[in-house]
Amino acid sequence: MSRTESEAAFLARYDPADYARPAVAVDLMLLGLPGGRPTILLLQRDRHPHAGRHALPGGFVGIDEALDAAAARVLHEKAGGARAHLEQLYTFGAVERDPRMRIITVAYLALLTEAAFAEALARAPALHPGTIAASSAGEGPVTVHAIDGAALPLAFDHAEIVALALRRLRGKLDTSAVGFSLLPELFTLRQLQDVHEAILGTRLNKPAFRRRMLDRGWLEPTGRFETGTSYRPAELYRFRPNPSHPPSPTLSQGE
Amino acid sequence: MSRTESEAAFLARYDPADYARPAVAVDLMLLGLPGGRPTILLLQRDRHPHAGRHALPGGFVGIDEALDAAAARVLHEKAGGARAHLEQLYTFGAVERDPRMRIITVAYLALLTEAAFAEALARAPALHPGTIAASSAGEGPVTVHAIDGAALPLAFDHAEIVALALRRLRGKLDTSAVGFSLLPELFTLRQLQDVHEAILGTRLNKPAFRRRMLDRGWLEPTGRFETGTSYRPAELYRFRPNPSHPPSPTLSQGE
DNA sequence: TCAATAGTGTCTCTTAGACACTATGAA
DNA sequence: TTCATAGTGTCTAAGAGACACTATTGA
Repeated sequence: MSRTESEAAFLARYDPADYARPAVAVDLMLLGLPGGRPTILLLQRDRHPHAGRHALPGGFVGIDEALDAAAARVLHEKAGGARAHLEQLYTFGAVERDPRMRIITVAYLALLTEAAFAEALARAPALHPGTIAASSAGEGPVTVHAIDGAALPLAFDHAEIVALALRRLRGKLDTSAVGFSLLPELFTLRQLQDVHEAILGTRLNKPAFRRRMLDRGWLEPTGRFETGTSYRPAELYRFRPNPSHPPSPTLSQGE
Repeated sequence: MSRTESEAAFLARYDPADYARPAVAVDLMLLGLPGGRPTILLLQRDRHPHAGRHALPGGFVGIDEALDAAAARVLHEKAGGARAHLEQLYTFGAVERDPRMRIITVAYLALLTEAAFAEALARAPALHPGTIAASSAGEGPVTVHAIDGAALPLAFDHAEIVALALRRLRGKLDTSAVGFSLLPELFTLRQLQDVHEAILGTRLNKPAFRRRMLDRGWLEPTGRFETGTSYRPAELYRFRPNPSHPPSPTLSQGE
């Protein structure tokens, strides 16, 4: 082909409508730790495929909308604009994953602080919280339960998405700064340890955890302390991104 | 909506053609270590967007084709059927990443043994090898060079894909079994260390590396030895997946 | 014998886990 | 004073890096 052909002529000949295209969606796993238990926010389906089952909130990607922007929009629409750390997880593209039509979905993990989690629940009453049974093994299928203990069967391949999200989060928890996305601006070292323990499903050694976190250089002591405790108040820290590690902004590349 | 409505009636009303859809493609980063240098296989574009630049081999995802199947097909079509370990990396969905039209691309990493790399080069003459300048820092933009040292500018956002792939590979090299995908069936511990050093861009401590690898329980000594060396021949090992860790099959979930 | 690399023994240093200890605020 | 938790000092165990040593092959 001649490289002198005009771009307009080229575009005219390049016909994107020649082939049927899959639909592209984003699905969000909205994760918080209310009461120290990993909990996700689900919508109960009232429509045909998997009616009655619970599904991750999602939506189709607009033709002029970036993937990350679609994830942010779905977060806004389905969770009442709650602030969250969004991070792309994995793209699920099995042919029959949705019986209606071919839908490729890009799964995102959205981490909510306790306040944001409560706010999302308040503003979007359709969202049902489901606690993740943290099988300590870390492998195998994940099961989700309602507050009353009833099992919440998930629609489509969403159990797979939840399992992958939890594995990924566990894997990068100690080497990245994602853990701070689940905490408020000011927090104590015990709260940080609680976050790690809730996600990993294990107990951690206190002195070792404190040493590791403080040696990372990510924690800025504020000189302020908890209030309202009936025991010795703990010092409040702030997360300060380290120049050597990425600052874990919203919409960072998932890795 | 009534849950007694028939599925056929539901599907008829659900019109997937209501909205314009992005095209979905897969792009493959074919990586090998010829001569101990991380090298990828690229196609030089002769067409309009970024003509003259080099691009990752890719192709559109068929309407009845799973994502992983599309990646395997592109591997077969563009690399002459070379065997490779395929692993999904990340999905790139910026709106203007391709000026022709909206294309969302799912990036895959394909790891080739030295033999598979040579075979791909032989069977697909259009593929140009490009060595990745392993900036020891690990961050920052990646540059790719031809064998003669000339810079190979990449098309689209492919430099971003290459950088992400290398970061991911480095991150999971020591905790997963991906490294074995770059080695033949039988290999020496030195060859395994060479793979790790090439990918990480650093030198590793020999006794510590041997201890770590042997303690993993992934290496099965064969009792056989190298031949043709002019020095003491090294023992040949075989990779044996550990039941506690996933066996790293082709098309495993990227994480 | 020498050259070159395989493979190992051992020392040190760093870091995690364990555990007990001191510190501090409220009832 | 007691209680509950914050925060620390120290011992031990495990693992990595450093370095030197022995082992084995071909020339």
